[in-house]
Amino acid sequence: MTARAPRADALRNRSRVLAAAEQVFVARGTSVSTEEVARSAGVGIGTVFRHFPTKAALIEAVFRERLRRFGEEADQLVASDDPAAAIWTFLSRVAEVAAGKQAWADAFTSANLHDVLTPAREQLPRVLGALLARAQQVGAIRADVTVPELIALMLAVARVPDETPEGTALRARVLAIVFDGLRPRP
Amino acid sequence: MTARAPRADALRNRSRVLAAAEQVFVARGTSVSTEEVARSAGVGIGTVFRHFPTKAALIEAVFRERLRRFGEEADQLVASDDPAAAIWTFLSRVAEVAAGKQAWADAFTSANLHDVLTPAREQLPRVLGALLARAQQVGAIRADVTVPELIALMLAVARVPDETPEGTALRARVLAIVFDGLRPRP
Amino acid sequence: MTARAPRADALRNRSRVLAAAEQVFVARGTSVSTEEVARSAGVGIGTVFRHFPTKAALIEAVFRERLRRFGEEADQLVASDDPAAAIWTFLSRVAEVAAGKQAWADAFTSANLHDVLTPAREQLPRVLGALLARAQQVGAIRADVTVPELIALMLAVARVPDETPEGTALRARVLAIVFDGLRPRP
Amino acid sequence: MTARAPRADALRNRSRVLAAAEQVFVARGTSVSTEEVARSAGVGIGTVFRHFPTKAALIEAVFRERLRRFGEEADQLVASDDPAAAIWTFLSRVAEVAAGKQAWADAFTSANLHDVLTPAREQLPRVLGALLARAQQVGAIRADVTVPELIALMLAVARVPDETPEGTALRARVLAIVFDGLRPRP
DNA sequence: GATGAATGAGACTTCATTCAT
DNA sequence: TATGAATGAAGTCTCATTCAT
Repeated sequence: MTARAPRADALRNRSRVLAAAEQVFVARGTSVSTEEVARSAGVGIGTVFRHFPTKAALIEAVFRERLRRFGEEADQLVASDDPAAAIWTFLSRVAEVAAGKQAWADAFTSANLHDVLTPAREQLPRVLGALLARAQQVGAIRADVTVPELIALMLAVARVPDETPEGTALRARVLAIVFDGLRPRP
Repeated sequence: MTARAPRADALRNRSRVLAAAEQVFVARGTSVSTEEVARSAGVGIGTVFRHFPTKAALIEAVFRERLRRFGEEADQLVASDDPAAAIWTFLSRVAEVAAGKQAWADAFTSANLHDVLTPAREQLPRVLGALLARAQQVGAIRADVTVPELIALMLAVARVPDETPEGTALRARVLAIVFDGLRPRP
Repeated sequence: MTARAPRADALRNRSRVLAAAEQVFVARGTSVSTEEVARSAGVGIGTVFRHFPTKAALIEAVFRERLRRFGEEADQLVASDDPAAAIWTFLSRVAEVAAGKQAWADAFTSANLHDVLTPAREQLPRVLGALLARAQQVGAIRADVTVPELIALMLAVARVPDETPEGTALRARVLAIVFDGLRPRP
Repeated sequence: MTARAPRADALRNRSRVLAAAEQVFVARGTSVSTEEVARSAGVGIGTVFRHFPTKAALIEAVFRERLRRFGEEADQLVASDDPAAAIWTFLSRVAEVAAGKQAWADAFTSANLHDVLTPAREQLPRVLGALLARAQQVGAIRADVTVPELIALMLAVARVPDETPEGTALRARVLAIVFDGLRPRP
């Protein structure tokens, strides 16, 4: 009567589903069936739909969660006393996490998912905005660059497939070009 | 000895289907049903499948055709006596055509479509290679840049949605950043 | 510790589908649509495909089930102390059940179904083999007859349509001829 | 004005289609597409439908033609002065031609084709009747056997697959059993 | 008369979602 | 609350048949 055991169970299941969904979506795209997500989470499909009323809601939750974690990383970096290093680190980090993952770029651009993800997508500008402002203050990035450009450019790097060694090297080169383009011309 | 009459009709229908498919795929993604492509082309669904035996074949044909047209544009630009302008023009042109079209970026990166489009995708490197080489000879682009980077960066710009005036402006700014990153540092 | 409730419903539906499919296939051939099988079973088409992932799997299940029941009958007859009567009874029984049912002969001979049914078809030789061996020991059937001949001959009899009284009589006469051919010549 | 050249062409095409259809149907069943029959005949699909207004009509024509040829063979055998040999020869001949050919047994028994082939099927009893009567007169076949039994038994033998050497041997054994069953008991 | 492109009904199969247990 | 069986709309593809050339 005191504690509420079932609530704990439910929360754990929700986390499991979210984790399984992220892994599966990222590896094979958001078109994998909900059934497969459930199987991979070790729960029944009914449980998935209990926690996320539609597949779209599940997809949104997955990416919102990922963005939340990016937000946490950004918050820590904002406190850094080297704003230039902070933004390069963050952009590299995003590129690294998203590298070669279809689902990430899909999430931001797929026509089908566009409306679904609009709310989740709005988080990224907030965290990036702070990092960008500080980097521009110290002259690490051109003054005329805005957050949307950063997002577009990160997605570019994220799309470079890096399953092979050449892929990893290519991603590094693309990142370098983008960073160079972002720096003020001397 | 002259020509066969019925062929004309078939060719016209094939073109219609291809045009309708490009429009529909580009506007709403390659996941729209073949039925809808047929309806939009004003033909029966059987006609679509007669010309393209599977949906994958239709998708490939759409993008192969687009790349063929890019190839033609590139061929004309290669003959230009201003290699720097030529490559900027080509990259801008690709960005402009593909801008905001989900299907374009999908076509190059979607996990599902990857195998389907491999043959079509191989055309782009060829035409870009020539433009890049000439641009590097005259020092318009860094010597260490290779074709894969160019493709990755073009896709970035292509993904910037530009249905609004702000979108168009954003795309221009992203393009400028990328071009700056590609130029040799002074 | 007891049993799971939902299983009961599923099992009942599986049986319903199987029964409906046997009836429909036997009456009108295995080319009737899965949709019709579902309708005749009183379930949705999705339910049919949940229990039998392909139409081929459904067909195989139908005939495997039938053969299983034949196997049970044969097992009881093998224990009989009159091996001659046992095999005549069994062959008559098979002829009777399969009589006039297109699906039965199709199942054993159709080119399309051949591979699908290979596993199910392997059951029949086993049960027939025992009956035949005992019948041969007591001299009821020629020593040189083997199981494949029996199967071929049963299919012949099975094909005699017997929806009319004349059909039933014809089947009896064909059966008599075959039995005579199987007996040792005096 | 005298001869009618186009008629000759048409007749030749009709024969081609018929021959191709027999080969294809017999080898792979009557479910092969009309398109494939046309391709195998070296004509357009329109030509097939000009000569045979429906697929069912084509199927019927194929089997009617085959039965006509059987009829010719039977007519020659009826004139033989050894009626016993005549009927064994004819039955063996039918078994040999039809052996292992799905289409043949299908043609006589498939639910779908039943109505279509009724007219063609009526030819066989006529030719068999004469052979049987003479064989019975000389005591080669039991007096109580009728044509329907013969047809049913021939179909049995026809179904024995004989693509392998064992198949051929099996067919011979089944034929021997049937012949024995047809002979008067001593 | 011959051709083969066009048509659309219909087949099989998948999957998001609902609901009885 | 969790489960997974049931559902049926929708998608891809086939094929008999029609008809313009």
